[in-house]
Amino acid sequence: MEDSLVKSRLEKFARLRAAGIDPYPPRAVTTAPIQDTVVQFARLANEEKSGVQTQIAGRIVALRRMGKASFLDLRDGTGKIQIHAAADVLGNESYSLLKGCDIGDFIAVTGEVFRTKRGELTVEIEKWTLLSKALRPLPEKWHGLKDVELRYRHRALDLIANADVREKFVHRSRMIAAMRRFLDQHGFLEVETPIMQPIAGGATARPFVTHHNALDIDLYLRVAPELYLKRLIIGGLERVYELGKNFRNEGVSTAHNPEFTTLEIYQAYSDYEGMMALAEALIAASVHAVHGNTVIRYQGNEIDFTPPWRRISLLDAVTEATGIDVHVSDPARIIAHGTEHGIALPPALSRGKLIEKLFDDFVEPKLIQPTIVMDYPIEISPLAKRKSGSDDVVERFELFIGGMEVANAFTELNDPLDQRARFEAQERLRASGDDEAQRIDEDFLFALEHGMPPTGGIGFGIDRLAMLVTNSPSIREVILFPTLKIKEETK
RNA sequence: GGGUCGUUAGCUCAACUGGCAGAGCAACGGACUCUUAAUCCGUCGGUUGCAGGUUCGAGUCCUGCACGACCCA
Repeated sequence: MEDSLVKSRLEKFARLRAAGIDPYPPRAVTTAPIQDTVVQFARLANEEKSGVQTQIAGRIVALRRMGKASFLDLRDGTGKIQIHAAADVLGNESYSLLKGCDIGDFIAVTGEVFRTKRGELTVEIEKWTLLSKALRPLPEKWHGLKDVELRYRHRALDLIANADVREKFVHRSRMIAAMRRFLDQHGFLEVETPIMQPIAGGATARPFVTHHNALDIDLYLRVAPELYLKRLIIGGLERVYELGKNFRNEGVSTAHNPEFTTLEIYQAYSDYEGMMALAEALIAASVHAVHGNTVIRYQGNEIDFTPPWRRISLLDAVTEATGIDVHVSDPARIIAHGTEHGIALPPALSRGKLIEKLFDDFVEPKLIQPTIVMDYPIEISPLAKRKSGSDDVVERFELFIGGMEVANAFTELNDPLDQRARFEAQERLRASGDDEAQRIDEDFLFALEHGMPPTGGIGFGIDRLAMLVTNSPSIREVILFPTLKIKEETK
């Protein structure tokens, strides 16, 4: 707080205070949204005076002083309007006090609405009050705040300076509101389940650990709410959803943030086919709520969300894209086929992981249009029900859009004996060094042993959907405060 | 974890093969009652991310570190 820019503002601050003005008054006078005035007088002719007084408040975003008169641009959450302050209207004393105001300050004004010669709707102020003084300058008006690091570290400034950033977060919010609306209309109950869990289950991922002092136990930040939501299905809450944060202790990328938002939905008496239909309807409605259309542009591609979406089997998709026949059961043969096709594969992986890797490398990036990839290997899907008549395939699908995974869904495994066996298989993987493998959750099994109806479940990556809806190339553009390393010196 | 690129005034950016660190905006002082990226005159503002090294001389070259972006694993 020592540089000269702050110093000059502190001097003005002192001058205003000396004149009896409180730079941070407890409340604002009643004002109307700026956009109301803009709309109301849209038809006012040039140089015409409305004869109507308006009372508005906002932040000073531009200041053009011309001696005994000044123009200011005032902005609130709804819009922007020009203010004219003239010494002969305002009085010399009030006008000269206005010189204590800077770009960034909040003021309330009262005055008559008119339109200038050049056609700008303007308020000729007769009275103004300071609402809040800014002690630091705003980012530069024309170029704004471009430095991405500053934008992420100081999101408040980013939102002030960059209208498109603000719009992205408005769109994200509208998308989420539409999802809630849709689910509420379809009889789903919004619930909240533990974020701190004794066992981090429900997904294959490394968790964050924390410690509860009074109980003296370690707790994990959830990697998924899944196992708790299924307990609710068991308990008779037959349609539930939870929208909230998950935490995975892994690297950051343009598609990954350590804390991220998911929407998980469970519906009793449904299955993965039901979840496909739900996903189509829900996502199409959400995209439509934001853009008034189910066709949008994303990073140079046109994406059409209109249902129904393309459906392909995982094994067919991989085989088709790589030429490697992955329908065979022996992982060694998949690796051998890979070698024949010039694709090197790590030898230690299970068949499921090999297929997943081939899919990630050769198929996923190409899935721009909404695509449902279905029927996954059992060993990488420990919570999904076996496809009837199959030993090694489960009723699971993932949804890909814009080359990204945006949803994962199953017919939920409700056979407690099979579920126990799957957990045990995961524990064996863990014992052999896979620290992402899942744990046996006895409490969940206990609940499951009391009977769970056939159920369909799905989890959406909300941040990635927000990327699509806001045409953002990085997940950090749609998370208000993305995870960054700490920098000691905050400028 | 690896690679590439970046970090210069509050903000946006310059500074050629190493040779006096600059501009616009913002700020400050002055002129100015229809401006709107206001205009005009003047002024202030720098640990060039940090720490070393090479050199007569480093924003520029070298090494390490920090933070960020992108790509890869």
